[in-house]
Amino acid sequence: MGNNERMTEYERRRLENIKRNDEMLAALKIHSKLNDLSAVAAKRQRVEGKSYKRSPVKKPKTESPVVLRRSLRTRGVPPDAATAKGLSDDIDYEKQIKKTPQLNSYSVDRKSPREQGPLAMRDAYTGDDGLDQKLIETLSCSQKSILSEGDTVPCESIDNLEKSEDFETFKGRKMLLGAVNVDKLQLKSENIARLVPGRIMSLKFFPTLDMQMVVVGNKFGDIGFWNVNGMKDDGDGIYLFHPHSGPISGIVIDPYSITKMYSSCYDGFVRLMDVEKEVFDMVYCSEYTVYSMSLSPHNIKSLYFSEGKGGVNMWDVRAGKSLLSCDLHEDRINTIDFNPENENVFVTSSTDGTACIWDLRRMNADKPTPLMTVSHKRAVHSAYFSPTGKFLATTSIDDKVGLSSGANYENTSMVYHYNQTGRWISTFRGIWGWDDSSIYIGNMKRGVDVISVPGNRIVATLESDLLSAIPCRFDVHLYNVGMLAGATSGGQGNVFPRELMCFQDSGLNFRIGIVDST
DNA sequence: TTGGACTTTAAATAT
DNA sequence: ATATTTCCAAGTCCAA
Repeated sequence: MGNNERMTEYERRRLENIKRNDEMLAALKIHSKLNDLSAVAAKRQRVEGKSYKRSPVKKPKTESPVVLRRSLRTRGVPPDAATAKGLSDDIDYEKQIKKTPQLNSYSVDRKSPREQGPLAMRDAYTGDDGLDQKLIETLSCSQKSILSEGDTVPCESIDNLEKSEDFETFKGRKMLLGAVNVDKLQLKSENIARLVPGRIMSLKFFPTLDMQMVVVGNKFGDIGFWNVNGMKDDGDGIYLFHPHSGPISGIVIDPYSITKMYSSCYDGFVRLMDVEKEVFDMVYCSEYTVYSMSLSPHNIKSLYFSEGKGGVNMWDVRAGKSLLSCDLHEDRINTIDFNPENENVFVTSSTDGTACIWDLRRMNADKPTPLMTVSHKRAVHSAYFSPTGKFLATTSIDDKVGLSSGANYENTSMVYHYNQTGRWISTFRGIWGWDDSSIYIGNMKRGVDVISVPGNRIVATLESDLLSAIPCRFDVHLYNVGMLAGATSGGQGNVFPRELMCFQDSGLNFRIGIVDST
């Protein structure tokens, strides 16, 4: 029954795709006849205009590598088969890269990110000489404008806001609440750039008032920064580093100190980019695949990341030890997210087909029971609390986006959304906008669907001819309401870069909400 | 129950 | 233009 339904849906999509491709081809022919600057030419030119560069020269190492012994796994469980396979694949893949002639940029002789211990930012930097210092400078300067808890900031210091009111920072998730008019979200050519080669796995905005900086992590362990509206003296404002050896599963920025950024990797490493020390410090390392990571906004000393088949490790960053490690799911955990309202509550989404809400006070190493479980028919790829914490949005490959509400999130409704991304496209994840009203999620037609929460359906789709591929990872700028970053994905990923784009609200058509920290 | 073989998918590259 | 390659998901089917 369900199979037949899926087949029918699949056939329908297939026919639609064929039709769309035909139409597109036809349209392109007409355009090129009408205009010398055809849509495609303009697009290609634009995309190639702003992109990362790798420095062709080898840089001398800052220090000789120190090989340390791998610490033994704290948990007495052997790595699961999937993880072991992943790791061996990883090694094979690195070998493959090194013997492929056109991939020389990857075989640059530098300290391997898989070695333990800190990695100097200078050594991990792979762009034009000197510009890494510019990034360090930019982040250090911007740090001064970071809000502290309870700060009140005059609105004129923020772009795109109505100038009459002040706003306060929200205790849990420091964020400006606002409704955007999605019709005004536009993708501009100057807001497209190629940041990293390969598939983008993670994407985050820096939570700053004075700039729009995005950071992405890709499949190869590269991390790319983009100062979207940067100054002229930092080139394109794009900086490329190589601090990891595999897919970067999570990026987390300390909301109170943007000079500290955590990154997690499938290779089992968690690093902390410390701009003050100018290193990618090693926080954690194991033989297990780290599939996701989250920082509690209520307690930034604790870092949470998932390990292997359903495990979660709660790591005390300052003490450098595990607070608690337990198995929460039957399969890999794809996301971890904290409730902005209740500091003890967090949610995990898993390939085992469930999203579970947990209470930190009721955790134990043996058999913790979730406060609530949202069940899907297939793997759940994300579960995120809304900005106020009143809703939960889950995205599953069963072609549903779940919306849960109620005191215990016991009321769940499912919105249909086609999520069959296949193998080459990263999974879709519905993320929250700037208030509890809407969810943004990529679609297979190179668009961004906007799901209305009260409407319980897709109410708009953001589209642009400038968008050259399917967008699948997003983040919203916390203080620049109406600025949505998206990363495209998919395809082969050895030498060609992937692009990142920002939809931006061109107008002032939104309101400011002030949230009480109760 | 588990594990291997096979399939699906989009987009850049190679031909 | 067309064919090939990617390969860190996740399903199905089938044999052990």
